[in-house]
Amino acid sequence: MCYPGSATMTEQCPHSDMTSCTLPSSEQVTRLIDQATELCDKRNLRFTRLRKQVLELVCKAEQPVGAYHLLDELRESGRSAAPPTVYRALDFLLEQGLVHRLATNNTYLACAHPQQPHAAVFLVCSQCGHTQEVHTGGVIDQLRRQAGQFDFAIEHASVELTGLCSRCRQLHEQ
Amino acid sequence: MCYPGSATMTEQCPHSDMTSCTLPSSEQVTRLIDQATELCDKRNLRFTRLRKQVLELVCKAEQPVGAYHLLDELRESGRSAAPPTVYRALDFLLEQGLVHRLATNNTYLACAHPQQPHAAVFLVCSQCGHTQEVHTGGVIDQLRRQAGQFDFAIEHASVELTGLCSRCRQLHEQ
DNA sequence: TTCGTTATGTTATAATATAACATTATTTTA
DNA sequence: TAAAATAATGTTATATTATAACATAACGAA
Repeated sequence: MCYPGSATMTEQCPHSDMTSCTLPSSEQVTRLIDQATELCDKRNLRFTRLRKQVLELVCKAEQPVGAYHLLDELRESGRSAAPPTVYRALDFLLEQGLVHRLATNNTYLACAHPQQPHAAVFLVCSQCGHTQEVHTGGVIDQLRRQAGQFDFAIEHASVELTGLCSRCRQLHEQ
Repeated sequence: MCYPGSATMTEQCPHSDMTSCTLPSSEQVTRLIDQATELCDKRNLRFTRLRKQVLELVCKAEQPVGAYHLLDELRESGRSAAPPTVYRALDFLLEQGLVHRLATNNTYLACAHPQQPHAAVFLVCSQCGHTQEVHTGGVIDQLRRQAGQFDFAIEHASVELTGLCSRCRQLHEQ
């Protein structure tokens, strides 16, 4: 079970109502990479060194990261890289559901549950930047149904809630 | 009552479950401007010529428009303008709830209901760009409640659903 | 009418993202 | 295996979106 505030995200996270998954601790990066490897293998896609490296960087980040931050890190690692290097890798990872992109602040974060494709709700703290991917009781399904009533077929749902996280609100109140 | 597909948006739109408001027809631009004037007056804010002109341009647009498109139109109108000219006016209009910004495609559109501040759901057609502001049964309230369970206080909800609109889907099927 | 405040003008630049084409690596097919 | 086809990456240039910083102008209050 994974919970807000906890830094954990376990495989058995039920993914049912009201669960939340924060960014992975560094021990868990390996598992995400393994999952990605398996998933690409299953789909007959090439999980190249570059793509793996970019996913690792995104996973290791404490918070959602910008593309140019990833670019800097790639360069620091000794690799020759330009913007397209990063964006192409990110596009691949996005298509495969391995990372999410936050439109409200142009950042990227690792998907907590690449195995089961899903649309998620993101809680983005405007103060500290901390971001949670939460899976709340059927909000996405409800949106899909309601869009259906307008004869609208959703391809992608971007649901990003900006506000104060628990910790920042407490600090703020004092 | 306003409905998807109809090009109308009336004052008595109940704004209750399952209503949708498309972009205003050009006859209705005047009403939106009047509402904005009244609203700024009530709030003791200056609805300057520039701000009014930018709101008019946004209202008149058939679809959500980019900032640099507005900039071009300002220049065509004979006014001297640079990026900050547009962005400052847009910031004002955003703060006052007179326009919305779509994060998924960096565009701006007139708020259909400036009188009653609200978070809305947007249906954005990936094919033709047509965009509807819809007010669906309590999705936003539900999001707020659920965020509350994570002790998260929403300041802004960005809910943007990308997909195929009714018309494009029909064309697509043939 | 002067002063303080707010809005706008103006120049420069930051931040995010893509186009286009060359090169390299991998996979497929003969 | 060699050649051809495909896919990925390298590289340069540039497009797009947005803001910083400071000068000037307009407005509102005293």
